[in-house]
Amino acid sequence: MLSKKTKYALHALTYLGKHRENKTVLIQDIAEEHGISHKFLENILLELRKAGYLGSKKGKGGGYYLIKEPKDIPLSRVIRLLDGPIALLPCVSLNYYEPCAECKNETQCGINKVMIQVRDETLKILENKSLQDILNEE
Amino acid sequence: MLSKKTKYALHALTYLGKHRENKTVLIQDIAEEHGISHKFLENILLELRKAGYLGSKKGKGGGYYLIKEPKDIPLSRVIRLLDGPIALLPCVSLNYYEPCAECKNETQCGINKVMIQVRDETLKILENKSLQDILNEE
DNA sequence: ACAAAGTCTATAAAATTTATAGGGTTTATA
DNA sequence: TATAAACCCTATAAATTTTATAGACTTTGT
Repeated sequence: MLSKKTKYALHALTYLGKHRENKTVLIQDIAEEHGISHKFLENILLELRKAGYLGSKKGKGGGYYLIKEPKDIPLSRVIRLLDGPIALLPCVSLNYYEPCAECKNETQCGINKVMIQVRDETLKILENKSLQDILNEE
Repeated sequence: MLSKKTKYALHALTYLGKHRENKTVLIQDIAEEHGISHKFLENILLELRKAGYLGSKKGKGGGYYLIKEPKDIPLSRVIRLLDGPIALLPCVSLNYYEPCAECKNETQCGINKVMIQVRDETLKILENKSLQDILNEE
């Protein structure tokens, strides 16, 4: 399951995607719309901005706005950013690799081999679904 | 990512799958082989037995053994048993459904719709990989 | 000048996962 | 039939991660 952080990030991105004609959107507006804590959401939007998905404007009249095309924001990226690995095991993660202590020899481990296959197939799914797909459904 | 519980369950199932000629296998043997805490593994094997994957024999000379064919133990089942939902959001889970508080109307939520698609495609992968596939790789 | 709004870091609270503890029950066998 | 081996079961503790909050700081429009 996704963490609330990632789930909220998706709601925020969706909200921003639906309000692209506005110059900026307030954190508060997104928070109220979904009943999310303002402060919690603040941290999430900050991460999305640092990762290059959002722009922001400080001061009165400021707020956030999308700076990438929705089609260029795949689920895989959002999940990796906020939740970490997509792989089911550390030993098969492309971006967050760590060896598994209980596995003496990774190259001879059937679990490892199968999980690499699962990772690759899962990745296909999550790389092919983007914010645009979400927006298309609303 | 899978919890250690699920990861250890997969190692235990693999071990048992590789020792089907033995009448029984000791918890201790599996624990030692993978450097897992005996007591932690005990609870996991208990769950696998209650779920119908393993049989056990008490008392001296006892232990665990597989009672299902490896091909009939899909990853999806093991994950659901020990980790819970495969779906990325509670609102799209088939087995552990719960509404998402921040979503006013599920039927109009694009995130919900897309996540249903992701769930169905992910499920295909995990239902088609079984313990047999792991054993085939060792 | 003032108020609105994002920035940033630290910390607290809550929840979940991981691990341990210990007595109970069953069974083979000497 | 006593004993030791091995699984059964529930409770609790420890560790980790997630979720939430706090508060001081900076920027900007009016």
